[in-house]
Amino acid sequence: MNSSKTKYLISIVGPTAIGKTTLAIKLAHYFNTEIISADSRQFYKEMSIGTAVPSIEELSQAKHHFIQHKSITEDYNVGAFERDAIECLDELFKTHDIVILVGGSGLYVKAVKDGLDDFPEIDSSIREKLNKRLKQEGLEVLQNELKTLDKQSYESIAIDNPHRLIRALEICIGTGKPYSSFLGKKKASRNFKTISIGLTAERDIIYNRINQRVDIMIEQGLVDEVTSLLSYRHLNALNTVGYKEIFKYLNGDWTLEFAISEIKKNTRRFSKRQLTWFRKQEDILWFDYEESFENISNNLNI
RNA sequence: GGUGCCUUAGCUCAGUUGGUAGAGCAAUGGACUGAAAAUCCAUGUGUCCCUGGUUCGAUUCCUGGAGGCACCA
Repeated sequence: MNSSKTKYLISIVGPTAIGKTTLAIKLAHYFNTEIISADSRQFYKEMSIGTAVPSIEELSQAKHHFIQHKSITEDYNVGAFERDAIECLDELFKTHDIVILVGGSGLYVKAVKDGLDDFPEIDSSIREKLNKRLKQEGLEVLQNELKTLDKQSYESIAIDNPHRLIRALEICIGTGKPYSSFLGKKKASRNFKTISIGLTAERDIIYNRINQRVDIMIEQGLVDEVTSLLSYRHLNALNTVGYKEIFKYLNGDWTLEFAISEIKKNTRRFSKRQLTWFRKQEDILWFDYEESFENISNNLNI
C-alpha cells in the first residue's frame, strides 16, 4: 500500500555557502526523512575543512548518505554515483515517501533526477594515453582523430575543451563505437517525482558569505588538513578549490595571504558557474536565502 | 611655501605627432552526459580629475584650480 503512493525527491540546489545544508536538515526533520548528498567533493573522507562538509552536530540531526563514504584514492565518478544514489533511494522509498537531495554539483544532481545514458566502463589506461598524447601531439591531432572516429561528436561537442574531447575519444577507442551513439538512448524512468528548490541571494551577499567561509576554514586548520594530504596532491579529488591553492603555498610558490585570496576568488567563480548551471533549469522554485522555513515548506505542494 | 612628476576601465598602467581610447589582472555572460569545487568559450564596462582658452574639433596643447607622490626649504 505504501509503495503505490507517489514518492517525492526534494532537491535543494544553489551556489556554495548559501545555506543548503541547513535547509536540508530542517526539511529532513520536518518530513522525518533522510538526506542524499550530491556534492562531488564531500564524498571523500580525507577532506573535511576545505569541502565544508556538514559538522558532526549537523550529521547527528539527520541521516546523511554519500558524505565521506569514499577515499580520495578511489576512482569515483558521476556514473557510479548515479547507480549508488538510485539504489539508496529505492531502499529509502520503501520506508519513506519523501527523501531530500542536497548538493551543489549540478551534474550529479541531474544524474539522480533525470539519469544519464549508460556507458561501458573504459579502462583508465586509455585516458592516460590520450592525456599523454594531448601533451605531446597537441589538441588539433586529437580533434582530427575524433573527426575520423565520430564526426557527429566532432561537430557537436566543445572540441576546444580537452576534457570533453578526451572523454569522447576514450569512448570511441574503448568501445569501438562512436561516443554519439550512446547518447539519448535512455530516457530514465524514475519512480519518484522531483521537486527542486533553489536558494539564492544578491551576488554581493553570496560573495561575502564565501569570503567569510574561507576565513573560517583557515581558522579551523585548512592548512594542516592540506599539509596532511600533500603526498596525494596529484589525485583528481584534490584538484579542488581550497586545496590546490594551499599546495602552492606549501610548495613555496605563493604566500599564504595570496593563496587565501585565490581560494576566495576561485570559490566566487565556482559559485558563478553553479548559478549558470542552475539558472537554466526551468523547474526550480527559487527562494531567497533568508526566506522563512514556513514559506518554503508551504510552497512545496506535497 | 618652492620645484618637479603624476591624475585614463573596478585595480595597475599603455596610448592618442589634436579626429572621444586599449593591455594585463579583476569582473560579467555562457557551455558542459563518468575529471564537474573539473574543464572550456565569449565579452571592454570609460565625464580620459575640474575649469577656462586656442582650434572645425581637446583626453592630448596652453591658463588657472583640486588631489597625490618626491625632493628642496
